Amino acid sequence: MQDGTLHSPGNFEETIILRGDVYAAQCPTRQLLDRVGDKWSVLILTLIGEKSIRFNELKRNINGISQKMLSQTLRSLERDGLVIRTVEQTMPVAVSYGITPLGAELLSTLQALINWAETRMNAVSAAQILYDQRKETD
Amino acid sequence: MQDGTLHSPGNFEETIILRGDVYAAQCPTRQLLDRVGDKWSVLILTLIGEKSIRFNELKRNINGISQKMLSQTLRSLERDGLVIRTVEQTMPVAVSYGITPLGAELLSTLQALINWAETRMNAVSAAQILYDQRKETD
DNA sequence: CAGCATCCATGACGATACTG
DNA sequence: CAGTATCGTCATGGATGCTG
Repeated sequence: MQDGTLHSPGNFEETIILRGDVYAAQCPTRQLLDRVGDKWSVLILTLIGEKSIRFNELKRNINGISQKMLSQTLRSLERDGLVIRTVEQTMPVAVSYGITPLGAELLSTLQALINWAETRMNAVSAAQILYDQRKETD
Repeated sequence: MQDGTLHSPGNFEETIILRGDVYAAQCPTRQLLDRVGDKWSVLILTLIGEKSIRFNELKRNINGISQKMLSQTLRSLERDGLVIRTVEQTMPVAVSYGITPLGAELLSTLQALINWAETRMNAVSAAQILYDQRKETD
């Protein structure tokens, strides 16, 4: 019944104190899904995982990202210990981002999920079309 | 350089037509992350993966979910071909949700990610604390 | 070059009320 | 029991302008 997975059905007698959101916020799986589920984290992590890369190089490589979101997401990834920010004191300054061992670990885990998406999401799309057709004809 | 991963740096000459969001919307990895990144999908999928389960049984087991979100998420998972909805014509009707082969496949892939979260998110938390301390003292 | 600050629109989600 | 419908809120993220 392994407990602790998301906010899975724990049995707690004093449930009055625990509000749903508080419970969810503490859950490690919830925290991870919030991070990898956001719009840019996985893509950025993937690129940085290939090789260390500069800020504007990332920006050029990622189609459609704003510098606000690039900056913000990099800050979060850095804070989480998944990427490392290095400043070379040239003129002007050159900042590059690299992956940490922890980040590389996560990235390899994510690769399984990405592979699944790339090979099986067409099956999902097919299911969606079938579902929608069924709903049309009633 | 495997292309097609999220909206990774493709080289397209006619980039004027392609808007960022359109590109992103078509990406299978983006679609999957949108689904598993939402608030309830993974938890619901995990419970259904253990055994077929009734609507209100799910609701009771998931702390803090509204019936709107339970219903809505189940509909999405069903549409994606990840869970199957079965109606027994008793009085009143009994509806149960089970996992499909496709859903089971995804779930096993997700388990690796969940395991990583449960074992390594404390390292992430530690990194966050370190980062915040650094920022305080400047 | 590598950002931060601000404003604003959209969409996700929760609360509530109603139904076969 | 198993939902649908509607409304309000809040957070995510895009656009824009400014800085060392």
